[in-house]
This record gives sequence, structure tokens and C-alpha cells, in this order.
Amino acid sequence: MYEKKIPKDLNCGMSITLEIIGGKWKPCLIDSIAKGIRRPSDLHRNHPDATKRVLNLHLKELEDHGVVTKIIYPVLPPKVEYFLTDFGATLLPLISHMEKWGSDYMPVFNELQRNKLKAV
Amino acid sequence: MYEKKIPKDLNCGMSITLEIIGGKWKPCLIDSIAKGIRRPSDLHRNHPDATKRVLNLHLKELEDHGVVTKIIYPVLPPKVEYFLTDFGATLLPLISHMEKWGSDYMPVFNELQRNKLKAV
DNA sequence: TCATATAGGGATAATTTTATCCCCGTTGTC
DNA sequence: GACAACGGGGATAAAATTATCCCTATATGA
Repeated sequence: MYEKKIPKDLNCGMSITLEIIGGKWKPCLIDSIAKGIRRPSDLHRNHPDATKRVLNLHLKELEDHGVVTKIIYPVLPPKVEYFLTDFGATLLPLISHMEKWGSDYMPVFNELQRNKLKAV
Repeated sequence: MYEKKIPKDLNCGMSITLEIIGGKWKPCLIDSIAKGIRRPSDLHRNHPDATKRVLNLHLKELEDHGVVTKIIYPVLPPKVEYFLTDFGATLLPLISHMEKWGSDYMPVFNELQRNKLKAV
């Protein structure tokens, strides 16, 4: 990504976890790649709300962090595929845990949001 | 927080989870409060790298999201305590999962960072 | 010949998050 | 009287993240 000016705190496990999966589309990307959606264009079709640009940036970071491997086939038109590394695969249980918590408490959360709106 | 202009996607469990615990100090705050550190000044002492300002903002959001309860004692000098709600307590296993993953892979991660620096 | 699909990225702007600085009022202590 | 501790927050700046727009290049099919 761009050059960062505030050093990260790497002593805390949580900050490392968030450094790796904290991007807006990273969990989705990891999930999709794990499900076999490997090509950039397919990933983009799978997440139309994200820009190609951002997906590329995030994929680059995931690659830099050792979560995915990028394979460029020397053909034309170009073909690229991303694969989850073994390291990246260790994230899957964590991601589903986070996803599950959010889904379980989505009703609670949305209820709160509605009440807040009424109060305002 | 400030007024947001880009609507959040509330269909995805992951986005709700990150909405709730995604702030820079939120997991630390939840963790500290769960451990019995309840007063704002104590929380600040516990996380000196964070500003009082940011801690207040984050605590406010945690309160709005129903994760903590704020109790203001009508005394002088003022006394305030935060408590984890039952809802907030359901976050604890998730947070320790994230914390554990980060700690487990901290060596791997730091090794990668070193190699990247050498390459540059 | 022209549109489309493929993968990528530069330049810049908008948005969001976090940091910095300084202020308020009260009580107790030196 | 001066000062620290308590909890809080306004105004503003910096930093980080994400969005928008447009361009490169090649091959295929209409």
C-alpha cells in the first residue's frame, strides 16, 4: 500500500490479525478464493460493489502477507489465478467465526440501529 | 462518530463484526473492561498510546452498539464506570480467537516483513 | 473495423479514522 | 494560590483507506 507514517504495534496479536484481514474486502476475497473463485475478473464479478482497483490493492497486500499466491500464466489475453497458501488457510476458521458472530447478532444490531433512529 | 456518507453493507455478518470491533482500540477496551478495568482514567493508563479523546469516541460507539453500559455516579469529582453487557460478553471468545491467531502467527508474519525489507 | 474480455495501474479526490491541542468545572492536597 | 486528578469534548490537522476516472496492451468474435 502507500507508505505508512505511524508505525504499527506488532506486539499485540490482535493488531496483527487486523493488519492482515482488516481491509474492507479482504475477508470476502479470502473466502471467495477458498471457494475456488481464483481469477481477478471472477472475483470482481463476485463483489461488484468493490472497484477492480481496490481488489487489486487488497490482493497485493494479501500476497505480501503470505496469505495468497499469485500465478501469472504467460498467455494472451492474460490469465491470473490466486491460491490460498497453507498459512492463509489457517485464517478460514477465524473468518467463519467472525462471520458467524456477525450473522448471529445481526438482528440484535439492526434492532439497536432502528431504536437509535427513532430516538433521534 | 461523524456522519458517514457511504452506507454500510449490513447483509454480511463480517461487516457487522468489523463495524463493532473494528476500531483501533476497541478490542483492547473490551478486553480491559472484561478484566475489571472500568474507569476511563484506568483504561487510559492501561493504553497510554491512545488518546483520551479516541478512547472516549470508541467507548461511545461501543455503548451505542450495546457492547458496554456506562454508569455515571453523581459524585464529585466525577466517577464513571463501564460494564460489559451480556451481548458484549459474547464477543469475548471471538476476540480471544483473533488475538490467539495473531499471536500464533506473529513469528511467521515478522519473518515475512524482514524478508521484504531485505528485498528492498 | 469495432466492441469486448483479459489484467493492471497512474493520478487524484472523497471519505473515514485517528492524532494533536487546548479548554471546561469541581474537589482535595500541598 | 497553585496544581493534580477526575471526566468530557470542541476545533482542527494528519494519516489512512477507499472511490472515481481513465489509460495501457493483446486476442477473439461480430
